[in-house]
Amino acid sequence: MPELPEVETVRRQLAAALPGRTVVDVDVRLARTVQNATPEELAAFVRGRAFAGVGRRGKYLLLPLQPRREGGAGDEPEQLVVHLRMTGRLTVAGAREAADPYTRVVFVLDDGRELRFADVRTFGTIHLCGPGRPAPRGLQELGPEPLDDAFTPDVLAAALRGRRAPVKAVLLDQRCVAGVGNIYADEALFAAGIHPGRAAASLTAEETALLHAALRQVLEKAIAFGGTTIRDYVNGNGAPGGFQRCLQVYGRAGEPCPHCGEPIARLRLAGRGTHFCPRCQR
DNA sequence: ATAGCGCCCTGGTGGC
DNA sequence: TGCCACCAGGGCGCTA
Repeated sequence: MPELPEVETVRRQLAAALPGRTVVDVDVRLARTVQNATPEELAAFVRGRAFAGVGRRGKYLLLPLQPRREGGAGDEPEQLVVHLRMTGRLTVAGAREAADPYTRVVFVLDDGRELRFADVRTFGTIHLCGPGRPAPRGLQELGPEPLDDAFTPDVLAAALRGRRAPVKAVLLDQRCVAGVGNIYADEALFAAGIHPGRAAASLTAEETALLHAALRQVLEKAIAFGGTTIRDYVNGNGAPGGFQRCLQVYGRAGEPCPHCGEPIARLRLAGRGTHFCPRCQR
């Protein structure tokens, strides 16, 4: 499931391939993937324009387009906002290279390559953003980037304050911290020694600091490994990640805890499979 | 305002 | 071997 490290890995690769490339044509094979525009509107929006860069906010990929003419100050940047959800893949490949059978949208580029959006389960989305076309609500309400300097232990403490929901549920709330999903919530809570079911507001300042540090370390290490591939995730070049080898608890129910040997337990929290060590995490 | 749940969707898996 | 119920889950919309 693409979370922050996976999306960041994709971003870095697309950033090496897309900027300056002009979109020659668009092929929308599944119309509802493009959430707020018709295929014709999308084509009119991007055809003949070049990508200006590749950004990321949380799990959202931001693909700004070069303005058609000098835009007035204050204009919202025109960009495509892509969310991979669970099984989405955004890759750049030569036009003659074999395509994923679940390809939903293809952007034909001016250098003989294509930007391809594929998605087995069709949850992934593309939004067209600009003047009169606001960003999706989830992006507008997104919390701080966990790897930014501005994300301090105090910022995390403020997000947890007053929340009686399980701390894992709050970590999954994108308004609390951007980009944390099921895998890295479990891994960070394990690294911090905190039980995922603890009420968020019950964490001490010390525990909050541990969780803050654990979140950053887990996310940074996962980026260094190119993300986690359980089944579907591939990076911008179509290759899997490597962090699945580093997972301590996620997907390891019944296996011994790497710290104490106690079998990893599994429960359902916030509607998600949750993995933790009953002895190490209190 | 917050917490919790069902829904979307399809392929893979495990049980019989 | 075949069938089928079940599971995976991010974000959203709904309810209490």
